[in-house]
Amino acid sequence: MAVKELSQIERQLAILRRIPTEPQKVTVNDLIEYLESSHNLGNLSKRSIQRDMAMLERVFGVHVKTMGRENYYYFPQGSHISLKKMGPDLALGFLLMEKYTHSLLPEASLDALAPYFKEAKLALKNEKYKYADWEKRVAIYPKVYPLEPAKFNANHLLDIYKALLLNKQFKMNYTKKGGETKDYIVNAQGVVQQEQVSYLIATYDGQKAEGLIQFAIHRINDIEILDSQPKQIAGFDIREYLEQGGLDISLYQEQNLELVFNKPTAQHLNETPLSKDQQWTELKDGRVRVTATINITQSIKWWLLGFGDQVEVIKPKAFRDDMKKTVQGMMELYCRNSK
Amino acid sequence: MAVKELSQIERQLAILRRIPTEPQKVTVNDLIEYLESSHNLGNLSKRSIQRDMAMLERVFGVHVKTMGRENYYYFPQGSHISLKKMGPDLALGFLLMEKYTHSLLPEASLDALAPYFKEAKLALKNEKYKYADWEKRVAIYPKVYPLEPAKFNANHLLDIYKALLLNKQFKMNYTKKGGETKDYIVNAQGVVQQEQVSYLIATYDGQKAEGLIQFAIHRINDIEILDSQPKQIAGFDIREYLEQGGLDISLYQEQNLELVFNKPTAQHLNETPLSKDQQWTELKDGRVRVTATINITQSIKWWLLGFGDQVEVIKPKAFRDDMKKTVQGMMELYCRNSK
DNA sequence: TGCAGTGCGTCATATTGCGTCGTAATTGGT
DNA sequence: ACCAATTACGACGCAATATGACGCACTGCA
Repeated sequence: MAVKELSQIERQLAILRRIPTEPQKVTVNDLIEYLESSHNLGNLSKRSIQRDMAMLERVFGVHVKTMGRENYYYFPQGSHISLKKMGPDLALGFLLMEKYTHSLLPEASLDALAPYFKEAKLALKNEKYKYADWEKRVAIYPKVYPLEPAKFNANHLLDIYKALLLNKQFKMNYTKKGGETKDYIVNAQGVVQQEQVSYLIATYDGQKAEGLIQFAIHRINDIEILDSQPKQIAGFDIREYLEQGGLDISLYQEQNLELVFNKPTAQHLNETPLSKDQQWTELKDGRVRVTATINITQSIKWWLLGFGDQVEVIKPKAFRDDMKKTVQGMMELYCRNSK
Repeated sequence: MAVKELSQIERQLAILRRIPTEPQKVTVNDLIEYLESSHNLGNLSKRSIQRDMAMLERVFGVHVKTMGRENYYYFPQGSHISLKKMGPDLALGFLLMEKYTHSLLPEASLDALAPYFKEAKLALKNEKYKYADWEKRVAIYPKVYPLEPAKFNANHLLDIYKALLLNKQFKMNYTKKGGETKDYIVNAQGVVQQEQVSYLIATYDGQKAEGLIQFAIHRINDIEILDSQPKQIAGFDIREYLEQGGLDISLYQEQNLELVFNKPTAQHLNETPLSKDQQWTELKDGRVRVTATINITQSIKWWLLGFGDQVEVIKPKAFRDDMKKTVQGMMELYCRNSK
C-alpha cells in the first residue's frame, strides 16, 4: 500500500470512523496507532490529533471524558450522524421495517435504530411528502389475531444473539412447563422466531439424552453470558433443522396431500398456493380437488381444521382417519351437553 | 439567527447534506443559494464551492456529470457513507429487520437499504464477533406454514405508499375475483398487511355504493400515479377501521367468550392470552375454563376450530350453535364416503 | 516525592484555502 | 452566425489556518 498523504479532512474522517459508541471509548494514542497501522503514515504529531478531537467534538458531537490524565472519546448511545439526505425509497423502507418489527426487536436494538426511524420520518415531512397521517393509514394486522403477544424480555433475546455471535456459553434460569425453575449451562445452536414467540434451540451441560432442546424465550428468567466456549454441533443448520420438523413434526411419511374444497374457499389457494406443485381440479359436484406435495405437520392439520366443513381430507388415508377421529371427538363435545 | 462563520469542514458537510441521490442532481448555483439562505452568509465565492465539490468527489464519491456548461452533482443510487462505526446492537437490529422484512419490502426500498445491511454484516465480522454462521442459526418460521407467499409485485405497494404520501389519486388496472380486469381511479385511504397478503383500502371514482373497498395488492396489474388529489375521508384512521372489523367482521354482538380447553392445550394461553382480562379456572373434570372479552370474528372461529376436540365453545350460545353446525357438516363429509 | 505521560496554551513556520484573473467551452438571443 | 453571458477550471499571490515544537500544569505510579 502506498503511503498516501492524508489531508486534514481525510484524517479527521478516518478518526471519526474509529470512534466507538458509549460503552467503548478511545484515546488519542489508540487513534495514532490506528492511523499509523491502517493508513501507514508515521509523520503525525499527537498535538494534531488532539486538535482534531476538539474539532470533532464541536462539529460532530463526539463526547469527551477526562479520566485521570487521559481523555477518552466516544459517541453517546443513540447518536447518529447523517451526511446524506435520506431519499423517499429509503425512508419508506425504514418506516415499513419499523412497523413490521418494532414489537419483535430487543430494546437495545430499537434504541440504536431510533435515530434512523426519526430521520426517515423527517425525510418524509417536507413540502412534497405528507407523512402527517402515515400512522393512520398503514397497519400490520396479524391473522392469528386473538393472541396477545407473549411478554418476553427482548433483552434476553439480545443476550442469546450475543452469545451466538461471540461463540460463548451462557447460564440461564428457566421456568419449566410444570412451573419449577432450573439453571442451565447452555450451548446455543440457534434461534427460531414463530409469530410472537421465539425459541432457543440448544443443548445444555449435563443433558441426559442426546438431541436439541427447545426453550421458549419468554420463560427465561435470567441470562448471564459466560466466558467458556459452547459445545457446537458440527454443521448445524437451522434450516435443515426446521425442514426435518424441528418445531413442527411431520405426522406421516407420505407427502401427497389430496383435499376437496368448496369452491369459494379454494379460491385463495390460487394466490397463496400450498406448494409449488399444487394441482387444482374442478369436480362435477362443484367442489375443487387440490393436490400438493407437502410435509403433513401438526400445523397443517390445525390449518385445515380451521376451514371446518369447507374442506375434506382425502389422502393420505391415515390423515383422513385422523381428521375423522378428531371430528368425532368434537361431535361428542357439542352433542353431549346439549342433549 | 446569528451569521455564523462556517469553517471549511462545516461548509463542506452542509453541502454534502444537500446533495441528492441519482435521479435528482444539484448545481453549484443551487448550493450557493442554499448556503446563503439556510446559513445566511453571503461572503462565499463560487470558486470555493467548485473546489469543495472536487474534494467531495474525491473523498465521498460524489458523482459529477458535465452537461453542457454546468456540472451536476449527485450520489449514485445505493451509495452510502458511514462515518460512524456500527455498534453490535445496531448491527443486530439491522440483521433482524432484514430477516423479518426482506420478503415484504418493495425492491426499491430493499436496494436502498442494502448498504445498511451490508455494513451491519461487516460490523459483526471482526475478530470478536463471529457472524459467519448467522444464517445458519437464526430463522423466522411462520406458523401458518403451508401457504407459499402470494406473488405480489412489491413495486405496486411502493407506488401505493407514494400515492398516500404525496396525496395523489392513482389509476390502476385490477383483476376482480371473477377474473375480469377493470380500470379504477383510486382514492387510497390506507394499506393493511395481513400475513403475506396486503390490502389497499380505498374508494374509487364512479363507485356505486358508499363505503370502503378492499383491493388485494397482488391482483393489481398496473399502477399509474395521477396528478389529481384524492377524495379523502375526513378523520380516517386505519386502526378504527380494523377495530370496527374492516377485515375481520364480528360474527356476534356479544363479546363474552367462554371456552373449555383440555389442560395441556390451554397451557399456552397463559403465555399468549386471548385478551387482557382473560380468566382461567380449572374444572373438576381436569379441563380448564377460559373466559375473555373479545370481538368474536371469523378468524377466532377459524382459530378455535384448529384445536379440534381440544376445545369446546360454551358461550355465547349462538356461537356454540354455529360451531355445532360446522362440526355436523364435517361429520357428514367424513362419514358419508367412508361408509 | 520524583518521573513519565498526558492535555492544552502559545508561538513561529509551513501549508493550505481562498479570491481574483484569464482562458476555453457552451448557451441563448437577436 | 455572432456576441454577450455564464460556467468550469488552471494559475497566482495573499491571507488564514494547520502544524510541530516547546513549556506548563496536572495525574498516576513506583
